[in-house]
Amino acid sequence: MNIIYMGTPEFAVPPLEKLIQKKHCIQLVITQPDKAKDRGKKVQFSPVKQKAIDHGIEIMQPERIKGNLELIKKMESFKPDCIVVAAYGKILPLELLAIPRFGCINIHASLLPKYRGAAPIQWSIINGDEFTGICIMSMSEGLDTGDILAVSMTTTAKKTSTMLHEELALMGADLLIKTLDEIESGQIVRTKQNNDEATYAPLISKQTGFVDFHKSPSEIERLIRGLNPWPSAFTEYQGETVKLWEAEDLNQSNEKVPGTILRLSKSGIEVSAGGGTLLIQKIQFPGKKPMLVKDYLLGHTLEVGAILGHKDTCH
RNA sequence: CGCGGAGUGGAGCAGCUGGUAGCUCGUCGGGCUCAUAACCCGAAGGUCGUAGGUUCAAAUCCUGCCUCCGCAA
Repeated sequence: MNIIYMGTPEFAVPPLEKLIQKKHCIQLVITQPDKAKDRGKKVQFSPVKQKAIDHGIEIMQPERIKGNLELIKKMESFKPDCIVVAAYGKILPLELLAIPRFGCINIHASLLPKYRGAAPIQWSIINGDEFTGICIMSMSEGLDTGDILAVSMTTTAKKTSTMLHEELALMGADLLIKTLDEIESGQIVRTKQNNDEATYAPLISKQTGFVDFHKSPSEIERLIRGLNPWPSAFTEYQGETVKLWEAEDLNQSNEKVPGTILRLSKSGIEVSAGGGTLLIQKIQFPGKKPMLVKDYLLGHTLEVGAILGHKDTCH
């Protein structure tokens, strides 16, 4: 098939690779404009752009799409059979959706209609869902409201967002290929979404990661997993930001003030949280790499009785 | 040129008002113990990120470079 591919981050790379591998003709790759800053000053290409370069595929990085006639004309001129969208990062206007004869299809990392929107993987973990998965859908006007063409499921058990991202990206790639075959042969079955069951996965921000120790240990543990690798769950200890990378619910109740450091041991820091006890196992201080509490305590100490998370709650 | 922190034996740190390095843990050997993530004795292991400079002498002062990380995006 002749395909125009739209995507930006790492998640969108495996599907693109798979399309190339399966001899689909990628006529054009559209990705977000290069982001200016990194820590120093470097400009880095998006993962999808890099991949496209490697394969010598034409790239476009429009600042805006809506009302961009030049872009629409250019896309029309390719007469694509299908436009595949994977985490592109912008809402696409109707006139664009109308270009390919088989329409635009989108790879979305949730079991629609649950978690429409920006951060479905993270929220499925944070909210404690047992299952999540991939949906391939036919794009329509609304945000992730199109008919579902294919579904694939997996569990969230013990996985971090990083792990689920990888897994779902690969799963999405395979499912995409299968779906395209079905579309081409006319065997595709379209399923409407039940809008009454729709939920949304809002954008994650830095502040989402600030740990509220009034919440239960298991909720906090999920927050830590769901916000890995970005922005990460964090708290504050004596004025310093401490990122939390691994923790466990000890299933021990206690009445101390939420956030109180109860005990230090080789297995971690025991902290009071929501009436229970959270064992924090891996932490990271500013300028340092993530390290096990066991290692951290070899060269530092923490004050038992100190209360984590003293900081103005932002908005 | 966005701001800032850091690179010291396997791990985490100290030493940085200059005189070739120390702590905790781990590792190896031995001992004690019914037993142990416990305890005791002993040992191995470091060109102090890298290239220059200052100096009688630098991990310690100065400069360039590399790498890692926090903030900000």
